[in-house]
Amino acid sequence: MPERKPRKDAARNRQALLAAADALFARCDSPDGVTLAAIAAEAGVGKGTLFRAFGDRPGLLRALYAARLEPVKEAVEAGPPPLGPTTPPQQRVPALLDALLCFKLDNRRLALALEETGNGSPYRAEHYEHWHNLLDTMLARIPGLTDSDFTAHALLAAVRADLVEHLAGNERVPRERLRAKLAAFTARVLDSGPMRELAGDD
Amino acid sequence: MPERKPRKDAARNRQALLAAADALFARCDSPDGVTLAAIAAEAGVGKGTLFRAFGDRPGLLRALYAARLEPVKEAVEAGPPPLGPTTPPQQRVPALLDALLCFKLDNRRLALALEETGNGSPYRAEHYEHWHNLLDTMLARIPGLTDSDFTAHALLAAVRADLVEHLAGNERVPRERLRAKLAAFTARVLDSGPMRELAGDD
DNA sequence: AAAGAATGCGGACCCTCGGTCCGCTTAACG
DNA sequence: CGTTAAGCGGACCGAGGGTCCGCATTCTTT
Repeated sequence: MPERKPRKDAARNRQALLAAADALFARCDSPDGVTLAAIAAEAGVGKGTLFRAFGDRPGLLRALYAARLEPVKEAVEAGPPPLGPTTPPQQRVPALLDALLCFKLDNRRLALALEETGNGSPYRAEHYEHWHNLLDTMLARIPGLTDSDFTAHALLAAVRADLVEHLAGNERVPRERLRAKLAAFTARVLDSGPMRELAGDD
Repeated sequence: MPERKPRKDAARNRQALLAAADALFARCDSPDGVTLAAIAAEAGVGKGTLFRAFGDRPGLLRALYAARLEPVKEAVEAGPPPLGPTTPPQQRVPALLDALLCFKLDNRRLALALEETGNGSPYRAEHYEHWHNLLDTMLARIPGLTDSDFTAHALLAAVRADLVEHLAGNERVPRERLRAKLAAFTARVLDSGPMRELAGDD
């Protein structure tokens, strides 16, 4: 097995770098303003260390993003309703989108940085595929809903980092208002269909 | 009036640069692969000329994009139905989105390049605001549709260049199929609402 | 515990690319 | 045809991502 455990200082530096990057992204306005040299400096290590630990810029970003996203993933995969897997699609889809929106609101800069430095499109990022698959599967279970594939893309597009940033940051739409609008939109997409007139219960 | 007419060679070079950029974007896969030096070389002029003509990279991109988009804008503002202003929102909204989708399909690389080099978010680009305003206004006229503002953003997000590129380019979804999916999604968004059961005519 | 091996560190270095500058060219106009 | 200034080109600059390699630190072995 080629797996050797990493040295202690390496692990520590890795953490320091993640923390430094996080801090800098939170502090700076534009993600491009955060240089790798600056991150290394903030962490108190050399550039070489950074590259050894993460390979390149996207690598670092992905690592940070993955770390931050972990709790959400957890909550979706094994958490309690309405996010958890036991919830029926009709409620779980809106819950998921809301969770994603909240996540991006809480990690605005970081999400922005990843989606725009992600080397081209965010659609190649593994986590995108993850959410898309999940959403797609859930949507496919909703009766009367066709094209779950495209619909999943479209719904995810509604919570893209730069749109969220634009609305929350530039236009100062308050958090709860944004969530409400997204919820309304999601409901509109899910509740449509040919036989809407008889579904008034619950 | 401070407006002096430009010299003949200047105008010619400007055109040559636009054409060169167009060609290179069409040829190259990644928009980042197209450097300004390459564009200048392709056009047979020096870099200085390029910068004199367009100021900077985004400037060139915007100019190119605007030129390409002009016909669409024209068709929307003064063309025949279903794109023109005489069409009622219910039909005009899908028509507009379809036109936008087709445009991005026909100008994939270019649209990609603009949206990702547009210095941060595409949401600051004037043309985005243009389409958003128009869509917003149209949506507001549709009875039973709330949050026209957010809905407009969400619908536009469904035809973003990188998503289109992902679907048409990476996943090889054929043009007509994509258009159909978008149309279905749009219809779903528009046709929803509380009093769906009585609208069978047209 | 000491010594050898291997892993990791740091920052000088390189390269590419957007953008600037300035002396020369050339269109425009009288 | 001469004057003028708009325009041209490409050498040059600075910034930032990524590489490299001699030195330091940690792990392993006896």
